[in-house]
Amino acid sequence: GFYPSPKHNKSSKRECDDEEFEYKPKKVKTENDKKAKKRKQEYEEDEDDEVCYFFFFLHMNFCIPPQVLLAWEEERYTDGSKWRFLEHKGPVFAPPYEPLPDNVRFFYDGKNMKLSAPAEEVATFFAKMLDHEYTTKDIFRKNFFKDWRKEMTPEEKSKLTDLNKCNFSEMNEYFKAQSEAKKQMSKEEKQKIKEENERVLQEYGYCIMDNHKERIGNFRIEPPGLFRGRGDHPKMGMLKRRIRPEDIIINCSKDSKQPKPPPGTRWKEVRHDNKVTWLVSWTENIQGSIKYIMLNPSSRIKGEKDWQKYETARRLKKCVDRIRAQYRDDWKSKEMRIRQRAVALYFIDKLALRAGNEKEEGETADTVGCCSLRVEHIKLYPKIDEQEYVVEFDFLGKDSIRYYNKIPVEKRVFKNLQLFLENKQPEDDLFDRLNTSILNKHLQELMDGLTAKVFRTYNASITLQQQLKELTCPDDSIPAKILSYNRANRAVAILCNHQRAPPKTFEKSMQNLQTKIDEKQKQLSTARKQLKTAKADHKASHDDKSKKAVEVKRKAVQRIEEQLMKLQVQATDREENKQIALGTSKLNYLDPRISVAWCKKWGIPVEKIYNKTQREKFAWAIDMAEDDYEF
DNA sequence: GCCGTAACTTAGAATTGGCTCG
DNA sequence: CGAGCCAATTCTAAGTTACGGC
Repeated sequence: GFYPSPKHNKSSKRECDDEEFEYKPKKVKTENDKKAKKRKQEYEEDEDDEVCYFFFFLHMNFCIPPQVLLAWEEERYTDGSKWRFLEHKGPVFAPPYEPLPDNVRFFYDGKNMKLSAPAEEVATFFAKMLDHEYTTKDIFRKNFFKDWRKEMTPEEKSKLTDLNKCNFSEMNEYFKAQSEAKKQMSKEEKQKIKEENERVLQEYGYCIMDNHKERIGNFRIEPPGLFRGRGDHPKMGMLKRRIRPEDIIINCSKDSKQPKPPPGTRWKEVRHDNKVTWLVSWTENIQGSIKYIMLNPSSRIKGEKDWQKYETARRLKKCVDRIRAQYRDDWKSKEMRIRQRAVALYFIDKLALRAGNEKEEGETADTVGCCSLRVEHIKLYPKIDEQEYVVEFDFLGKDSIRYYNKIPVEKRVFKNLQLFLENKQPEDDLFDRLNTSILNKHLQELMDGLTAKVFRTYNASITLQQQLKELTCPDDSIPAKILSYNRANRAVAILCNHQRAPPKTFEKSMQNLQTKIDEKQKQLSTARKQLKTAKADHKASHDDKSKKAVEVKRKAVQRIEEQLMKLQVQATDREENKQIALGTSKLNYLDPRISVAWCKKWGIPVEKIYNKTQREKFAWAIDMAEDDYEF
């Protein structure tokens, strides 16, 4: 079965002296167990029941007193339904627009001009972004101006014809002053806001799905603003319109208390579709795509799916050798489409490339994945820098992040690539007889549930496991072991090309750290001198007092050494991380059980690896994995 | 097969909030 | 006790995949 056998009462052996004690009882064990047992009996008696009951006992990593188990029974459905009861309060709408005070002026061509409320609102979106690079880009300005004009009155429209003559600087300063004022608010005022936020969270941030109260991921509707696409996005700067109740589709169960639209409004639709997991949806106006409100990653429904993802990747592990042998063989196929498929799969496997769907030209930034690579994205070098059969990749991937890599490939792959490039223009598809649908259909035949993205998950997780084995030194201190963990994580982030812009304050923060290190080094040499003196004193006097003094000094040296080491490790880690984002792989690609097992094996508190949110998301893994877990 | 749509995962940037240090 | 810094959290864009209709 997919679910692990229940583990009972493991919490009793847990220690309760964690720094961070958090206790979230949901159900008392006895009650829960009885109910679960009854359900199970019912299920066994009635095999034809559409619902399959499983029992998944999960306790969090936090301390749980032995008499109360954080255990919940879980239900899985075999008919494709995702829940049978769903109740929630609907979304929280963006606050209405507040017109600017009269003293905040807008100038056109040097002349003060009072804007109508709708035009003013859109103007403020631009004014707020004045310091952002976006507002200097032609496309952004063009799209903004076009959409802004749509909100203007006829008079405004006829007057305002050139964005370059618009002066938003007073508006911009006003908003800066506002955010400054917000920072300067008194403690009491800040506390009040915090309490209000908490109240909204309590009211709208949770739903009931089947028998559980679950945290909702994004219960606030996206406020209106200017669209910020990534990379060279043809739609950047367009107006993202305000979402009203009339745009909203509510999804909940028939027998639930339905959410009420704000007074005087109505929902677009209320439906009861238990084949999907979303609670609220609306259509956005930039791409015409649907947006959803769904549950938080800590929820049962997301956790199970996540777990399933890693189980699929583990099944790939079992047959990856066969699949690799197969695609190598296919490099020799007499059919071009099969060769293309095999070479693409090789890239996906070896380089962890994304599948690469076709995209509508002119609607989005020009980015590609494996199947959508074009001739212009690769260069072939029969021989370069002592290496043979080198392929150079240079393209923009998801989020317009550049993928650049130069790798030697097998001769057969190289020859195939030469073949694929024949008689093609730079803008032609490299794999002209392949797309993601064809590839995924093929993969499905090789293994149940196999798709292109499973390779990324598999290769990421197996790399972490293997790197942890290689890099962890048993005798290292905890900070050193954590550095090793981060390095293993980093290897994965590099494989998956998870990059980030170097933080704006990077240089400065490195300098600060270096200053700290220098100070610590001075401290250390002072402490060492003092130890030496103390030793000399002791040698001279041989009394108890001087002996104690030596011990004290020795301890001080030791402590400072440790602190210094910690700082140095931190500096190394930060430097190596300059342009690499670890979060994405940690959150989406690395089987959390590998990390949990590693923590258990080396006695590292799991809090050192996962923060609170991550521990909530990976609660299932923290509960499940023992120190000998193998991906 | 092809195409459009829906649902869901994955992504980096922006913002927030809490802690440390002077 | 306030400023500055960094980690955590939030935000929402941008992918992948499944599927239904032709």
